Amino acid sequence: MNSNGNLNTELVVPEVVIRRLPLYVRILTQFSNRGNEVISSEQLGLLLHMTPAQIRKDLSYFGRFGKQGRGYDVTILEQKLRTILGLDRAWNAAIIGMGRLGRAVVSYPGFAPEGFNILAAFDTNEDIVGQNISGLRVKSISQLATTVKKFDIKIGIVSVPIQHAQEVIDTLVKSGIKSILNYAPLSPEVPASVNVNSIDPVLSLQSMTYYMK
Amino acid sequence: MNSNGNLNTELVVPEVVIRRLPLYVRILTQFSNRGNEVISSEQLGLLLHMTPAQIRKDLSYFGRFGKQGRGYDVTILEQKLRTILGLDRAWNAAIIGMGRLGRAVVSYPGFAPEGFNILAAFDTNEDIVGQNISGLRVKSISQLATTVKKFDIKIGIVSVPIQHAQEVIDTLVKSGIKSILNYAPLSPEVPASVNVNSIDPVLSLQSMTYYMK
DNA sequence: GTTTGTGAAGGATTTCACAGCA
DNA sequence: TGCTGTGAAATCCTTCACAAAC
Repeated sequence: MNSNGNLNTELVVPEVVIRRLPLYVRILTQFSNRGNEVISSEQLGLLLHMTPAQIRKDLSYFGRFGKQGRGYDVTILEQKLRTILGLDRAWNAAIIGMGRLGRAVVSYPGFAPEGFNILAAFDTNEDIVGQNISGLRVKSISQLATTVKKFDIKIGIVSVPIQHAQEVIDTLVKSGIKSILNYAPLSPEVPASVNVNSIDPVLSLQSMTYYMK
Repeated sequence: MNSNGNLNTELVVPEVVIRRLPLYVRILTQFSNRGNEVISSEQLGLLLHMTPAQIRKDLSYFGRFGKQGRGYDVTILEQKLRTILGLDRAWNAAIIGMGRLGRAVVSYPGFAPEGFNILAAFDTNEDIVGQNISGLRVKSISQLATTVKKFDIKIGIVSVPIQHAQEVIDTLVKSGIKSILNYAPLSPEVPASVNVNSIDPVLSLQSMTYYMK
């Protein structure tokens, strides 16, 4: 993109592009597991249902990873993208809310293989605090800040009922957390420096019904 | 928008707009439950962290619901949007995959109050078929097509492991389902007439890490 | 005075189309 | 020949700004 060096640090990459990179990583991993060494933007596009041009443009924000006439080396591209996304290391997370939803989230086997480790669980309910759930001893939320520091926790997962969600998110923010995965159905109030991503299946259903007639 | 009548049927509403409508509905419901009768686009914007202009523009795709100098009647706007989205009726769903994830989904108490009723559960595993889970007798997937017809099921929820997801989605499509809520981590192959929405917390985490340094 | 509804402007994102390289 | 990388064009989406309505 810029040609004074090989770093693109002055360019802000659009957030839509960042949200697509994990899709590329996923397909590249699958593709290399099937023994393929090279992939073209066209093949990637077919697998992801997007245009080859978009994939090439997205990748061009970060460098020139392909070879003309050939395509991309699957392993190298995967590794580059993992580094760009910060997926070349593990990330520690804490979950707040150990009701039905929280229990389902901690027992979901999809996080750990991707390097996301839920190291601590919290709840306000005194009946739940102290219980052992999926190998985690549930702590009182009053211990959140010290636990975050002690275990180098960078991600907060919110699985409390909506009435408590904003309060819990405020507590996470105060404890220094900058990234929140939110399962409660609200648009939380957070400082601009904090990133919230919400998982909201009801919203998905409610927009799908528009097209169902 | 067009001024020959009051119908905007020839205009295609952008999908981004449709995806925001459920947010408006949610806030309007909360706002009316607190006893408010009128809301302005500015108030809505503050609650949803978006600009008032965007909200007014979004609503203008469907009609003129506000009163200048006053704002929007909360109850009327909520009702109009529910009708537009098809939320003025209930929708029947079936879930396929009754492992840990499927059990969590059927026991999630957030669907039914919004009019999404999971009426049937399926699995391929013979140990699970026949079990009673959250009041649903798990059926064999071979009964999917007849059950879809019998119970007027319009939505398929996919909570099987990734290896079986595409096959299950093919089966749903063959049975006539046009709307799929997918919890498996893949970009499924479906005809253009079928709508798939994926819930993928790992993708969310993997893009958040880009900003965590 | 207040707030909507909306053309027009501005900004962001996607796609095109092709030079350049393997 | 085949495919990338990328300016330019096209498209899509958001914001502005103000006339009109209450």
